[in-house]
Amino acid sequence: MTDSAKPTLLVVDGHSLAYRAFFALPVENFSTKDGQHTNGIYGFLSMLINLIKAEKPTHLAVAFDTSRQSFRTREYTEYKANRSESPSEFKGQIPLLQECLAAMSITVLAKEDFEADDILATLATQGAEQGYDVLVCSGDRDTIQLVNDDITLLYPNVQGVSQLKRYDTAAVIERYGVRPEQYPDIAALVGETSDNLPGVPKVGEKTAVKWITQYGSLDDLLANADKVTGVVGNNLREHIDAVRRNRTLNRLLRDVELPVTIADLEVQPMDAQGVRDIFARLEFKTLIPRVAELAGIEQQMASLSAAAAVAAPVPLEPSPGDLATWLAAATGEVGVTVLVEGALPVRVGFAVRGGKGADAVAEATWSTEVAASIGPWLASDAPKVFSDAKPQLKALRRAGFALGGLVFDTIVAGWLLRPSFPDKTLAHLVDRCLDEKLPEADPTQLVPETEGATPGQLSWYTLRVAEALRGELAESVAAVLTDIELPTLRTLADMELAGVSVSHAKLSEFSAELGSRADAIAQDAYAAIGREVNLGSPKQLQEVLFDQLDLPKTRKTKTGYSTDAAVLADLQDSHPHPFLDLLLQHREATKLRQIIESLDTAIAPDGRIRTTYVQTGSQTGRLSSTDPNLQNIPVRTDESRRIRAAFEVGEGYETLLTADYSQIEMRIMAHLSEDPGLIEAFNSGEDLHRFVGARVFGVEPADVTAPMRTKVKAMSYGLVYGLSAFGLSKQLRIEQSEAKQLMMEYFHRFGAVRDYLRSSVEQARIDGYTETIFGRRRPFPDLASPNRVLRENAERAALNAPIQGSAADIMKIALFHIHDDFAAAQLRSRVLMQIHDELVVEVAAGEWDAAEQIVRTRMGDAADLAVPLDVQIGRGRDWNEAAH
DNA sequence: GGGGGCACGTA
DNA sequence: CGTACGTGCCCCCG
Repeated sequence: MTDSAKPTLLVVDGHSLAYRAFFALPVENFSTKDGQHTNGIYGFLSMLINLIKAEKPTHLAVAFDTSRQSFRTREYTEYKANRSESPSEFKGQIPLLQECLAAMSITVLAKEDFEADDILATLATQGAEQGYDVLVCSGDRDTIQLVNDDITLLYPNVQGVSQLKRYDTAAVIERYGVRPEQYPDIAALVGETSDNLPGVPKVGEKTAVKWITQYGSLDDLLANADKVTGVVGNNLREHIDAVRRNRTLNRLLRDVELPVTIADLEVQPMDAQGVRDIFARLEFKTLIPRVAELAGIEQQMASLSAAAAVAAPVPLEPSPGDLATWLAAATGEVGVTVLVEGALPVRVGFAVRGGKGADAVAEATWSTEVAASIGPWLASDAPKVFSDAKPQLKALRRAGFALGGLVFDTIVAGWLLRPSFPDKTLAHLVDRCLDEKLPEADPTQLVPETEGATPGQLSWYTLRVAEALRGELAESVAAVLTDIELPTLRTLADMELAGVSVSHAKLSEFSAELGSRADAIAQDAYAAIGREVNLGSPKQLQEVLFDQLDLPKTRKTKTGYSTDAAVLADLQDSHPHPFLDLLLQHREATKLRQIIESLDTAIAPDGRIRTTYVQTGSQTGRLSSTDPNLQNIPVRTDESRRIRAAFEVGEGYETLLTADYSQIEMRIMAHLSEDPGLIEAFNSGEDLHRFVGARVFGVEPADVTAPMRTKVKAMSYGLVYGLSAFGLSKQLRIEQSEAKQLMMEYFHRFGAVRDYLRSSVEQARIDGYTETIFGRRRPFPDLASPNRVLRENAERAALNAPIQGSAADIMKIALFHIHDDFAAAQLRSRVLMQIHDELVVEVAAGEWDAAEQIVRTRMGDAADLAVPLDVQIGRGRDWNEAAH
């Protein structure tokens, strides 16, 4: 901005423009995955970005109405009374829009008892007085009155908000035939239907303009009302009070008291991370680059430069011996970063905090000498802080070094605080916690212009982020980190390193079998419909099923009609056709083959598959497994169990041990709800579903039939997921009324379960989060959403989170205890896999009894619940055999 | 090549 | 219109 140019103030009516966008943009194209509508937000922001780009305002504010009530409705109760309630789908978008604006550092103004346009009028007036070029952007015609030499109105076209028409004084005169300050006179005479303000009958714009031009002003016209001839003259005289009232109400206030001055509205640099966060949440992909471009412009305009980057200390490069001395001298926590390349350490960096300016950073290239020198310190209990320790820990292990004293991991802590947030990097945490930029080499540049942070500097950021995160962690969550997650992390590193032995021979044999079978089935399927189609293409299948075979349309999906297994089974019932069954068989064979192929290619030269457990991959506290996923290996059919049979005990070991918790989620439900019936069920030793069935159907346990057991079993499991009568009826293929009856009976017998489920969701609504037995939290902002779909989805997830999460906590506690006990007992046996409620252990010769004892005890004692934790142990040469 | 949509495997 | 995940394929986009 040069001194000679006038500053530009842009003030925008957020409500009216977002409302127009809401109706202009189809909601189908603007909703997030979980159902949050975003069309109003998107349309508004898109317009605003264009506007800022085109007008380059130096000062900016967006005003909102607070409610439908204002001083105008108090003066005239009919004011805007004809307006239907704005849809809840729209209202729910306003707080999110305001979050976006906050992240963009745009001032949002709203004031109880006033409308947004009054705020605009006040700001515009002040701006003009203070020498600004003022732009008012509003969808309300009343703002025409604000236009003068300094104030220009930007008014949306009928089509929507993408096109704004520019009204300066000349344009107003051209369009309405009067000067801007006279426009409210016209509006008062004509009336404003949208505000429920009737005007003078038979008087339209033309007559009103003629009168005002003739008499000069509304006051003069009304003073001379008796001189106006004709029917309209009579009408004017009869409606003179209405006209006066209209004129009072359509006058915008220019002296609303506001908490800001115009100078405060100066455009500020955006909170880039905040913008990315909220835009990612709203799934705005194309808007991000547009805003980024804008942010560049903004920075040029903003007089305030961005906060000066805090320079990381210059790393020392001590000799191996000096480095060990340097580390030994550290009194507090040390930030540690192991740079890993090719799965091995290549460089290490350390940081310590020493108060003002006394922070220090040291690093070294990994070598035998360096390793030998610092190895004892790494293995010691000296407290160490990492960012994403697991891969670094694994690299150290591969190099033959142990790591002790892991007291904090910023990535894990960040996830515990915000489990839903997908971006889990140190750079993100530096931005969010420290409001600084982590120096990053530009990956698109062959020779990077900007230097990335060195390992020592990364450690320094890590240490500072850890300090900030500690301040945010609730006590219970900090305990989850220290007492559950970090020990689990150490255990997972060993499990990943160990891998699991898988027989290539068994897999490839099975794969070949399935391949030829799939081909044969495909040929039969083509014969059944008289042509070849791609059986893997839902699109082509739809043509076959609904056009060629003319079968009834099924459940709708986004892109057409579903062809999933449940739908095909239904179709086969109602309209049998050989193609349907062949398709299902083909799916089954190809699916199994895919799984086998991906496992086979994952087998390392030593015959083992090594997955990666993602510790921060779920919202509930569970682990996930990836590359390959070993937590979804088929088990349900006899055939699929052949895949599990390929998971074998490895060389040098004797047998596999499987251990699983039976009905752990229902046990947690019994514990949390304190339901006496359910607790008795688990203490009785009776089969759970038989016991529950006996209660629900009022029979002896021995008389519970198979269908009865199936029903209560589905009901029990469904409870944990927030099942509805609709869902239950669909799953059991029974009438909804019967499902309802079943639920009523169930809750009648197990009332505390219902009470618990209800109260836990209500508590979560109050707290804003759920908590597991061990204090792990999961935030649920959507429990307060006005969007019903969103809210109800959140309710079901909130109902499930403490149960699934507590089960995850319990398994993690058991897991690391088993791991540590094995080590303490100097067993070679080791845990290989965790599948949520099951562990697979590789047992060395002669260690079965000791290993089984440890597993049984640690799993059984992992939590002290109102019911026992039942553990089933299996033994075999392969995973399938061990499951029996 | 990336990403959405579908389908489907597990707990 | 039950929770929590990851993966492979098709298909459309650029």
